[in-house]
Amino acid sequence: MLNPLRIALERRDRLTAEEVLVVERLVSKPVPVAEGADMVREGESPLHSTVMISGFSARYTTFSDGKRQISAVHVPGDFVDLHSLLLRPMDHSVVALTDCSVVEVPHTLLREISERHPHLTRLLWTLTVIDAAIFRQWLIASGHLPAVGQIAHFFCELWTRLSLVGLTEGRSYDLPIAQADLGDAMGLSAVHVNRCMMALRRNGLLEWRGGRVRILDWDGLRTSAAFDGQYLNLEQRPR
Amino acid sequence: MLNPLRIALERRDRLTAEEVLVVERLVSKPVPVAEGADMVREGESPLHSTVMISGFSARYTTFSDGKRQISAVHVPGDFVDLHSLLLRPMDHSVVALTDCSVVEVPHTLLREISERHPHLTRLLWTLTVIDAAIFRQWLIASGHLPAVGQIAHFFCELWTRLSLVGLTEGRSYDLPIAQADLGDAMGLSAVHVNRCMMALRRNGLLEWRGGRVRILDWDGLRTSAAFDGQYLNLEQRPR
DNA sequence: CGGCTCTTTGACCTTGCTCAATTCGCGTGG
DNA sequence: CCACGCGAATTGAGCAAGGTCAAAGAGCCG
Repeated sequence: MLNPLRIALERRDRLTAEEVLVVERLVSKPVPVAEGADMVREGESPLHSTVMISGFSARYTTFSDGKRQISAVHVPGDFVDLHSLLLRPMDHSVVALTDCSVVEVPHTLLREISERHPHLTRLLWTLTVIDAAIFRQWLIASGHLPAVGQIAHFFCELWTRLSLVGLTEGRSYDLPIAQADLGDAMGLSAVHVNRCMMALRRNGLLEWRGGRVRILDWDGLRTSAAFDGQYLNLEQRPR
Repeated sequence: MLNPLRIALERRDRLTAEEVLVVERLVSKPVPVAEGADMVREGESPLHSTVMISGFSARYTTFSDGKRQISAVHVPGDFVDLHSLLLRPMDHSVVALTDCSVVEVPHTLLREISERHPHLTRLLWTLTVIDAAIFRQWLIASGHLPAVGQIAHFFCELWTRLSLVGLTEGRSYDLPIAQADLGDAMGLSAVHVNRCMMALRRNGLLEWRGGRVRILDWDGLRTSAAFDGQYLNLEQRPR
């Protein structure tokens, strides 16, 4: 399988042959991370940034009352903590929502790129600002959409991000996580997530059983979520 | 008054004499923007990025139902759309919440910096990832805190960000915007914001009248918001 | 004084939460 | 092949935070 980081970058801009070499060198042998294990922990100052190769992970914060808030979900090709190159210490943890494999890219290498490869640096920078755009959309959704809409938005976004790295088949994709995880991400209770999922199913928009998502009515789903994938910047252009 | 962008950068890392020169050249003569005017508009692809010199502005999206969701509030020293160097078109607008003055920095200049000044580039990059960290905190607050806590968090964050550029006096600062604006930012109705403000006042945590915020009990406010300013990365260190 | 915008208040309604009990899916050991 | 165990999905009932609508004060400027 093609290096998903390279796919993510090339989807945003053309890479020179030299840049391809550099990117391929970044992504060395994958390391497995078991479901439920933290790959980065709040308060640490990692010396590398982590790229997802397979599986799903999530950034989260835990509170004194034991609740967990997920602020981002990561799919293959995502840097889960590229910002740790610049910000220290981590203000949140990252957990493997499923069994994952990841590659750890030393900060020394990334810093070297930032010294020697301005264009590639801008592309890495672009990945972080796309991350920010996703946060913004979640924020907007959480402020203005009812729960069903928020959830619909999540499924639309995830389909789009997964299709980028070839992990969709038609309008379906695997998402082997629990409804409660989704609740932690949307700031909703597990019970309410369940009720929303039933509503989506009842309205023929979406099914999610056995860890598999099937979008039955893309336009309906998109509309109910006011989803427009433009913020993901999937166009290849000079950056 | 000292160039607030320079303050923001030097607060994160030491600048060389040459970098100071470059930064000072970036910030040329300020342009006024009247309250209520858009300084950047959704759908556009600006050829410059905008730095706040004075006043408050906000990134927002408007919906078909006429509601407005604010996803960020900007203070002097903030780049309101540094990411527009890399992402196009804008997926949101930016409005002046008060009369503002801003400086427009041509993308050509920024791109030149990214080619020639790796360290300065990393610092600009840092500003955008701090932006993202702020989004993350808002997301976390909105998912897990009740309305009063969210609002308290906002006032704590704003105090911290304003003190960075010298716009606080003790625990007070000017914030001449309407409660409804705050509601748009927190995803709350204006009525509910009002009730929360009264609760904060009643509990002796905070006053906000005549456009002036007075934090009466910083520790109490901080606690009710679970606020920890670390995510703003106000330490000067090599980046 | 008049007009405007912003804040405050009251009454009532809706969304989503909590707690607690079932039920389902599925892998495991007998 | 079947009973058992366990996590996850469902369901029900009652509650609470926050929304809506509408009206009444306050503050400020001309």
